[in-house]
Amino acid sequence: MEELCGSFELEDSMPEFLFWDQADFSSQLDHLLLDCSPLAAPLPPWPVPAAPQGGGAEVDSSMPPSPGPPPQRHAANVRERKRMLNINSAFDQLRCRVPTFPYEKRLSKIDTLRLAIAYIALLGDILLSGCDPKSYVEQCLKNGLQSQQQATWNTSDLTARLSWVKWD
DNA sequence: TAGGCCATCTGGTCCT
DNA sequence: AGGACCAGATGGCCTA
Repeated sequence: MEELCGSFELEDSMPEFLFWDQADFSSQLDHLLLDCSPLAAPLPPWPVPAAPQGGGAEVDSSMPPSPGPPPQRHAANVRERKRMLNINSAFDQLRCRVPTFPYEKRLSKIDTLRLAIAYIALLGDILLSGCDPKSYVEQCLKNGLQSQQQATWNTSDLTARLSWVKWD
């Protein structure tokens, strides 16, 4: 049986995402975002000049199809994409820190947040108890709720995953 | 096919 | 003024 992604090695629990090189990540994003337009370009929300009809000026077929958004708006869009990529990167880091089933598909953002909240509550409980994490969790799963803190982390989402943990 | 999830664009608001 | 942050709208993809 494989170990869960987030194990209970408390002494090795310093989250490396605290140290990940944000400057390097940012420069990679710059390269990516400045070169790439959106993967799927939606219809432009800005007004596209209507083709002249009737006896107006001739249509120049060599003209580019759309001027795109104004430069200010385009820059803001790029910043927003970069910001969201940054957030998603943090979500990926968090996904690797919460326990998941071995066969589990990628957690959604909301599931990641909820699971992380429950997991943090559990780790806090373990620290407060001073017990061995393995025996503590096994006891809790066996005996059910015993404290208010356990009520915080003892959600079906987390306890189901904890029951899959291989401790050895 | 409906619903969930996600990326993207956008305009508004707040902060520096 | 410009950037960061946020929420709403929209459309695409995937799954039950």
